[in-house]
Amino acid sequence: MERSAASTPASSSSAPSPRRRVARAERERQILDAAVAVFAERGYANASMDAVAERVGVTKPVLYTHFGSKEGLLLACVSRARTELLEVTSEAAFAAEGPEDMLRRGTLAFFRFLDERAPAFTLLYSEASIAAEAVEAIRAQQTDFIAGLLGVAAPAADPLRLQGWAQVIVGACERLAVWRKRDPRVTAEQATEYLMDLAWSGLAGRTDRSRDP
Amino acid sequence: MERSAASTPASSSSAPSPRRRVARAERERQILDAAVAVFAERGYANASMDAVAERVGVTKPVLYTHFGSKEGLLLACVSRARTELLEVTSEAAFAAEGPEDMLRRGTLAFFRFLDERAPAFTLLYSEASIAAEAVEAIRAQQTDFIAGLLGVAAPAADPLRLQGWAQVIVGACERLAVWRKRDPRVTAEQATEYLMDLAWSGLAGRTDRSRDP
DNA sequence: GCCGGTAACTTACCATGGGTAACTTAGCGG
DNA sequence: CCGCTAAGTTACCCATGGTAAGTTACCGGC
Repeated sequence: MERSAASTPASSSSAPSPRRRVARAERERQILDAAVAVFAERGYANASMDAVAERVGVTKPVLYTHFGSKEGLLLACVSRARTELLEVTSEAAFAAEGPEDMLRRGTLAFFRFLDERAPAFTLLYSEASIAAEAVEAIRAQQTDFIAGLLGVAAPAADPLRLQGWAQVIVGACERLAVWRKRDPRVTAEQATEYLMDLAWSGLAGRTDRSRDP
Repeated sequence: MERSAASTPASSSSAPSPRRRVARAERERQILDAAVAVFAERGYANASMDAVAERVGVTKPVLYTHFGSKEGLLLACVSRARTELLEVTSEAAFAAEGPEDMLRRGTLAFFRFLDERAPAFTLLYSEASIAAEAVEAIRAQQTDFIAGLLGVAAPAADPLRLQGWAQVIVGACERLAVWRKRDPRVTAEQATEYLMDLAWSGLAGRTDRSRDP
């Protein structure tokens, strides 16, 4: 209800910003930043549009003229994260030498990206049910990318199997990422190593086979 | 608004059931069944408590005396699924001979369980944001279980690594399950095979290493 | 420098649906 | 047959997603 001057964002100097007008693109960026923060902090369901609006320093209808609905706003947040994720991982993979290095570098880049962008990460993997479709699209993007790389490395395998392998890798990375968040002593390098243990080397050689002749 | 006699659930014979009283435990079971169905059909966010109540054939406050809140109702649904999941997978794993067979049988049992209980599955993996904590608890349960088995098979590995491997397996299975749902030509057996390809055998032996001497 | 038009923004409101207080009644034990 | 208890209902509150109508800041033209 009361608008504290202190919480007024960005702006310039001191005044409680008596209704400044801002260009459309810039407002959209501001709103997305605020929305990611608010959704991550309070959870999508418990976050009110008024809270997002207050954080930006505008009123609710502004959000609606830009993003149409609460769900639309969430989708826009997810969409932005998606673009950045593919950039980061593909760049890392293409800098590699050989398939093993590619898997390792891509995985590591993934974990480091999530480290840098923690709020977006929380949004994606903890509060994404309403954006299920959009988050699924991100996974599809990553899966297709990985399946493509695997296809080059193992041309003999059939396409469905390549897809299946890619699903395994994407799912494993997602879980490892959530695990790391809950247990910060696990580094990005360690998580990558565990993924490589299974995906690249396999468990076969690591178990005590004495009772399985 | 209007209550059609046809949609009146279960009951016995014909009458539009002029307020029959039902024992507490039985009502709870009815409500959980209805809730799983409604949440899976329309999505948690779009499902109204009135819709669940109508499906059971009671009014809204009844749901609240049993489960406290909409979220509480969702949590109860998830909780029930959780118990059943551990039963099914542990039973399968303990019937196995040796670690490889254990991993294979447990994984297969998981996929088959989800086939049988499709609505509960949809609830868990597509609409679970509000129950994030509860779904995460299911994963923790499965992860601990798997890490325990791996610890027996590979006593030399340190506990953190075992946890990491278990995360990989749980994540991979989850993704493969969602993938299968979208592409039903993938059988439970195939999904299991793809998981085994990576988790057991590893990719190392499957790629064309000619350019990586 | 002033003026008008447009687009950004606000106020004030509606409607849906989660949640609850107060009352009603089915069904069982005595 | 009576009355007590717990199952169930009606009728309501209010927070929040969403919108219609009015207001004002800025830009370009004269």
